[in-house]
Amino acid sequence: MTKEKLQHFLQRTGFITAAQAEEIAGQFRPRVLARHGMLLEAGKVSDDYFFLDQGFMRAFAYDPQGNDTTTAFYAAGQLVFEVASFFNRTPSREYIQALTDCQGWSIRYQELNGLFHARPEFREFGRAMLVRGYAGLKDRMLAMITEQAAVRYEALLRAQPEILQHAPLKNVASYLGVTDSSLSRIRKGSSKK
Amino acid sequence: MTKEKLQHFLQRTGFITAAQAEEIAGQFRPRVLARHGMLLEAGKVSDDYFFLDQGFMRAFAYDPQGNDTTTAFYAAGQLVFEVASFFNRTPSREYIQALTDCQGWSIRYQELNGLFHARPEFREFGRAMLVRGYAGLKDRMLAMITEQAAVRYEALLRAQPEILQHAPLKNVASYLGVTDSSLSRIRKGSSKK
DNA sequence: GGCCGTTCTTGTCATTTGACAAGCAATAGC
DNA sequence: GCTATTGCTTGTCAAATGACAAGAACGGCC
Repeated sequence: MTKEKLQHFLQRTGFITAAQAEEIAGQFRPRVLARHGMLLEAGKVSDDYFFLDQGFMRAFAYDPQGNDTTTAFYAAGQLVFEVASFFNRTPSREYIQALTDCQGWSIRYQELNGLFHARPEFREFGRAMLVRGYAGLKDRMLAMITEQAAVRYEALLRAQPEILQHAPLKNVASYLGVTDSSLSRIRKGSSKK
Repeated sequence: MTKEKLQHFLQRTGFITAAQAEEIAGQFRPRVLARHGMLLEAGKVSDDYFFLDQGFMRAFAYDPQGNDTTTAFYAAGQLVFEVASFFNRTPSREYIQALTDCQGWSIRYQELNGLFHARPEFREFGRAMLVRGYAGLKDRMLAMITEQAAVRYEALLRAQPEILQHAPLKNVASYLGVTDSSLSRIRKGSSKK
């Protein structure tokens, strides 16, 4: 695994040049996760700012009734971390799990902060990542409030079909905010078209 | 209106001393909004990083069906801004509206960036605000997926009863992700207890 | 090959919620 | 003071979704 994808990802936001990207990427260390392995577990403080190079992951939490609820999916080429635990140094309430064998590049909180301090351009990148995640979540929230489950499913199918290829449907169901039975019926209805 | 609340707010995160808070607060300008006035309108680029000193506000968006959907409420003592539009300098999809007469302190994007650049402690504050908003939204999303509307309503009643005193119920309803009729029924059921 | 656990689908029934319309109360504007 | 608007509640009916259980499909493992 080379750092090519990571460097490319750093540059793509526009704040970071190729030379800078190479230096910044130099601070990241490889990290491998077997299928079903955990990048983060509830109760622990997240210490990985993780760029997923290959594989597929999800984040989930247990609600008060003990249901496993998927909160996010991550495809290769995305940043994976739990905002609140990582930046506030507080115990996580979420798990982050490899759905397939995964490899990527990781940096610790201390090191990330050092980079933020030393490199204004990387700081801008960091803020852009926060904003991107925040804005994406707002979109999802709005859809959750205003769209029916069937519409949300079809939007997901269009926007991120790879999720359906890697994640079990019950995880997709909790991500969409419905039961696995309902999702099954939604799929049945939508395949008729 | 004095800058006392603003200074106190800046300090409360722990990154900023009293002396620094006074200097930073010096960069903010007063801003007044009459009831129903707009701090931000869809289509415009947000240029207010706004601390609400007195009053009550809400953010909302129109969904594809044209429904007015409340995405957030803001009580006095909170920061009010639309993340994506403000930081990405892109047109907003949301409106931010005064529900009562409001006053507060505002700073523009350029000035904020200048402060971030000049003051590492304020930068930390800024990141903490982003993380707080992001994490809060995640909690809300999880509740939206896993809790019934009646439970969400009662949680809101416990955590932010002031919302019910200032916002019309139809706004609360769309915030909770239900119709105004449903909320009315939920309230009826919940008052029986 | 055969067993077992997991995933997915399907059926049945109850509950929640939405859509729509009507009615009443409060409020603002004339 | 009167009217128009808005906000809130309620009734009725239909649609969406959940809860629960059973069974089919599939893969891993001995």
